Amino acid sequence: MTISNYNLTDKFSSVFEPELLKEMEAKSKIISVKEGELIIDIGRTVTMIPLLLSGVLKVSRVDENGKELLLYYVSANQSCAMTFTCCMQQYPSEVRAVAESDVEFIAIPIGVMDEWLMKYPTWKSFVMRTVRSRFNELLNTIDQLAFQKLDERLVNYLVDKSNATGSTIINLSHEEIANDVASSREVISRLLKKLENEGKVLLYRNQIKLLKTIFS
Amino acid sequence: MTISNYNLTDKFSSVFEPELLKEMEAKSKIISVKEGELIIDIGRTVTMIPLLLSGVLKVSRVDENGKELLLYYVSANQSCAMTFTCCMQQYPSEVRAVAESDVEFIAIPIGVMDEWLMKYPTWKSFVMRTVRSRFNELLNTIDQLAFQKLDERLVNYLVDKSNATGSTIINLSHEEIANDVASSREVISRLLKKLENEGKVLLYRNQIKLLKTIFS
DNA sequence: ATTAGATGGTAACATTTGTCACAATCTATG
DNA sequence: CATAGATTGTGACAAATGTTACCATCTAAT
Repeated sequence: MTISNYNLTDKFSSVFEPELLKEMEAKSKIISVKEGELIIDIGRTVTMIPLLLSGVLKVSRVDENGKELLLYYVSANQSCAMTFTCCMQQYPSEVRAVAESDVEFIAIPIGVMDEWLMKYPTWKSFVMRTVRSRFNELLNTIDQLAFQKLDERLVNYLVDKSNATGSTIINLSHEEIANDVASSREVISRLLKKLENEGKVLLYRNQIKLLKTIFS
Repeated sequence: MTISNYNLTDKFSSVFEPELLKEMEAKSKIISVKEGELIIDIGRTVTMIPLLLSGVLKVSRVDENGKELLLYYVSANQSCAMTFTCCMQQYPSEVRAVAESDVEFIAIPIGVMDEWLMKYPTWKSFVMRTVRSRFNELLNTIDQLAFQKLDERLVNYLVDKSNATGSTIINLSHEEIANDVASSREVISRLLKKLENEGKVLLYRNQIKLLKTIFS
């Protein structure tokens, strides 16, 4: 019927079986949100499982003082494993998800989760695959925090960002970066300047250009 | 038909449906390991899902230099969520699991995982519940690393340990603690001494006694 | 009993990260 | 164009953590 429904079957025909796609179309809603919009926050009850059609969600953890740490991005064709497990028993969300860009997603009602797991092998596989990859991303975050210094974490952050956006130009202020890696602006400025002196980046206002030598 | 089989049905009769218990008994093996034994290491293929009958497993992450970080404990009636997702597609383990005490567990062959998820609602619930709780433990670890200083992490570690063992006496050397929290012995000694001066612990050789004031 | 190895204490110093202060520059808006 | 606010640079200092070095003491093995 609409472009959105076309997209759904189109995008996921190789992932989900036809019956599941049909049921998904019948029971889900397509939702569009603008860049910067809050999709779910810590403590709020999870009301649906988002399955991304386009755009990127940023998932982060926030402590009681409001200090934040980026956990991972959810991009097209992906979902957020946290919602899977939350929705089984109606638990509140442990993470914050914000639209990193304009986002279109399928909102799957949490009630069907349980049934689909038993009914559709492709759904079960998708869930387990998603859980696995999010586990690995959390473990990677833990590695970074436990074993790496901030300068290495910063490089890693920039490279990840570059891979996520497909560009070597990062449009972020030092303040925003500091927020994502749970540090402070001055420290990030200092480390970025060091990277510039090492010939790994070029610094502009609200923009960082990654040079070849930073990848390796 | 030994005590072990009795335990299985006994311990899990309120968790799993009778048919599942029967199939579990038929297809699983009961395995005993001694304290200190390595159950699975990073990079090794996961060959079974452990379901603990008694004792405690310690699950940790290790970096390329051998530096280690405790992630969480798996105790009686629990399992390790990582194995669930690994076994679906025969992925290697991302974590190390060592017997913290003498351990008895049911080794469930990974092949049944997929089928059981669809066949037994209680298994599905157990899996999702386990995944959820491990997610939360990883998030908690991330919080600690990102937002807390080492002295707070140490207190948290000691209190967790006390809760896990049910005793306010912790039998560990400073070296072992340093290893669990990915720090160094001298730093831990220094911080423990500070805790002792604050009246929160008493220090002995290979032993730390937690005082009331540390809980709060 | 002697001794080697494990454990713990601690001073001194290095490095990493965070904080404060303030200036310079850029950008958007009236 | 004038100005307020956002962004970046940077020195100085503080705090947290890691490292080195060395010693004292305890424990287990011979």
